[in-house]
Amino acid sequence: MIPSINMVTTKEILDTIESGGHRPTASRRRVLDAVVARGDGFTAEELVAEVKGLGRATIYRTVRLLLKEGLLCKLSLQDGAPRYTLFHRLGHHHHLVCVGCGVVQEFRQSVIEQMLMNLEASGTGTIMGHRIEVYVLCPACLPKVGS
Amino acid sequence: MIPSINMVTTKEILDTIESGGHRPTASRRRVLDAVVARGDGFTAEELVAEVKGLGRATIYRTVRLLLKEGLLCKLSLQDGAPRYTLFHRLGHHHHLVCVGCGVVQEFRQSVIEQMLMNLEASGTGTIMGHRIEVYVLCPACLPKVGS
DNA sequence: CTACTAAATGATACCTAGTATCAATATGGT
DNA sequence: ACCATATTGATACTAGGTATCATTTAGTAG
Repeated sequence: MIPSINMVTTKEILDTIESGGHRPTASRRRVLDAVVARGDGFTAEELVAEVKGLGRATIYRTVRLLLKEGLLCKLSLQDGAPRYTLFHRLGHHHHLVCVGCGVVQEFRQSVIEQMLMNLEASGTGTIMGHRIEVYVLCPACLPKVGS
Repeated sequence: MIPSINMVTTKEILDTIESGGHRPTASRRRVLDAVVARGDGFTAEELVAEVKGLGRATIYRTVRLLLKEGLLCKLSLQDGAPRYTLFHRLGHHHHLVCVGCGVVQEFRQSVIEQMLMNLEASGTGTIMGHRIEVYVLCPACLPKVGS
């Protein structure tokens, strides 16, 4: 694997977990290996299927822990179970999800932050967060679907 | 009730359903009354609780029908069951959800459509749809939360 | 009005995704 | 090695929703 600014290793994540006061156990290492190998756009249930020999509860707990520590993003899609992606070091971003294969890309658009400031200024309330997901057919899936 | 451009009545919805080849039954009328009375930000389970004497399946089927006919918007929030809102005649819009009371407002921002065109032009794929939800504390809820 | 056909319904069982409980086990610190 | 605590797995449970299928109801032709 070619290292990149976005590369995240199991060890890095484990260190973050440990510095948050949680133990870097063998079970967590195994879940993390699967998460890192899988990268983006996986569901909790897919981890359960991939990481044999660990209880479902442990895997769900690990996912919750990673979310709490800010290491995963949760995408609540229109249908089906939420999908998770590693939170890369891109900082705040939005998601581009392929409706064909489920691959998730990230993007940033400063115009969005600008729009949110305008919205808040218009008196609708104090903005606590936002979620932006764009559904695409990626170049690989487009031909499969036909017209 | 003061009529407005966004007002939607049970009868109007029932007519739309009928013109889609579905029967305007008594059960559907009762669900629609609850939907219209409730307006925005309700869950399917809330309808089940409000509309006594109808089977759960019927209520879920009616919600599915309304979604298919484009009369409801589905909001898949970060946690909990999806919430539904009447699709008012505002046309395409986005949602502003109060994290305190669940009230949903709609907004439009042409800057978003512009951004999406730029995104598509950058070659990431063919855009099939998008979802934008902004979480706010509405002016009524802000004082309740404190700092 | 009656009969017919298809749509709609309710009860039920079932399913998926996820959480709570709690006894057993593993971990880090001393 | 020992202790306190975190973690784990098995299990039962919950929420939210769907599939099945016998029964009922709505529209329609006579």
